[in-house]
Amino acid sequence: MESKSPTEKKIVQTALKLFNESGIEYVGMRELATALEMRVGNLTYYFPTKDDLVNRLSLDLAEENSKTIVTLGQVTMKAFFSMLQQVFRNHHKYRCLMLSFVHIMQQNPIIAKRYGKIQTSRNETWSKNIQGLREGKFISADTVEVDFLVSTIALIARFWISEANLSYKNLSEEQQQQHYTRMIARIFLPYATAKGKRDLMPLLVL
Amino acid sequence: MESKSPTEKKIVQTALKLFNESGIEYVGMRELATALEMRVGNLTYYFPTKDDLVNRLSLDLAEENSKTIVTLGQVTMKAFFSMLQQVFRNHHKYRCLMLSFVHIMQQNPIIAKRYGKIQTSRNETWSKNIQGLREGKFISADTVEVDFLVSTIALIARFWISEANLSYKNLSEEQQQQHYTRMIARIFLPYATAKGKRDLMPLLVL
DNA sequence: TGGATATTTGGACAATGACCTAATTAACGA
DNA sequence: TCGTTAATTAGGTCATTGTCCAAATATCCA
Repeated sequence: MESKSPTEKKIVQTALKLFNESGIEYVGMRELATALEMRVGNLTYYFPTKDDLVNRLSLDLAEENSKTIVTLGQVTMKAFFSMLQQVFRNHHKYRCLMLSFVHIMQQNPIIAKRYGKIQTSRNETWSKNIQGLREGKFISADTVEVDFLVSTIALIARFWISEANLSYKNLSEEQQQQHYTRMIARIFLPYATAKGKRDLMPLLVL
Repeated sequence: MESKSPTEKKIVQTALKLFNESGIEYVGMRELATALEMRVGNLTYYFPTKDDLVNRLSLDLAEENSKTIVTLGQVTMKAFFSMLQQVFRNHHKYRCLMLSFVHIMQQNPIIAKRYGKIQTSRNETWSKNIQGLREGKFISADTVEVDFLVSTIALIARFWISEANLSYKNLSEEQQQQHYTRMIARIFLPYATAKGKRDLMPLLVL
């Protein structure tokens, strides 16, 4: 009974497409219904409110991120940045959410509550992995420095899409991701050992 | 004739207050009019559209930032960070704008156009000042590293209020600003000379 | 004072998200 | 195959939103 019906899937899929193209706030339920060739009332049959629809998208993103952001067994610089880049790709796939992040959090208490809970555990995972980098002699950093790295990464990861949307609209998606990957790599660089630097260098070339 | 009337000033002032409290999107023209003890139509006499009102606020912020972000004659670490902190205060004063940044840019072409123009010159000013820090032997950084510092500062400056609103809502305004000042100080730290480190240290203590 | 201009009023308008009911169609198990 | 449930349509109402406008009022200068 909890399996998602084809119609439901199609709604979510089309909503994500339109929301990504025009922004969540600028796509009305009527417009979405038209794109789906169905009546508005049918939309509300699956998703009583627009918030419920946004909530679903947010759940989907959270799920994909949960698969991505894991405590790595063998933390290497490469594995770490490959994880980071997958997060970037997830964010791009659900960019409508990232662009309306603050707005959504202010308005949608369900998402806000879930986000608050998840965020602490996410930061712990990042922290563990960065400590893994230290244990693997890729970086050398004390506790305070690890915390700094975590909170800086968190900030960039949350808002890179927003800034790219403001300042680097002309760049391709890949170039944007590269720019912010480089930014994070540069933040790591001063803490990197010789071994760590070797792995960071390829990320830094222009 | 271009001098702002008392009524106009009061509208701007009250709008900023309400927008900051509840968010631009959640304060209607009717609500604003009620708070001002006037009719909605009278609001539109001064500001035909809500966008025009937001645009005015945006102009005011831009003006205050223009006074703040200047090419320093004698760049010291202290002067640089004192400038940064004034920018933070400006952003906090107009935090409703910072929180709806992306939203506004997508919707308000007038603001978007102006912002695009201003941003390049702002980044140049930051760049010059950071180069000044280098010339004053506070830091040691090549061109690429200076560019990295500029773009990282730009990102943090744009979005610190948004992140604080998500993750550090329980902290006071001052504590929030301190957190992000520290973050930027830590980004500078690896490039700081002994002299530079001496000035950064006070910013880093918890 | 009289006439032009500036300001204020109150209501109308279209679009939006949400909600509702009745009727129709599709799907599926007994 | 019949009956029940799920899905969909069609139509409408409702409150709220930003916007717009014509008429009324206030202000000020010649």
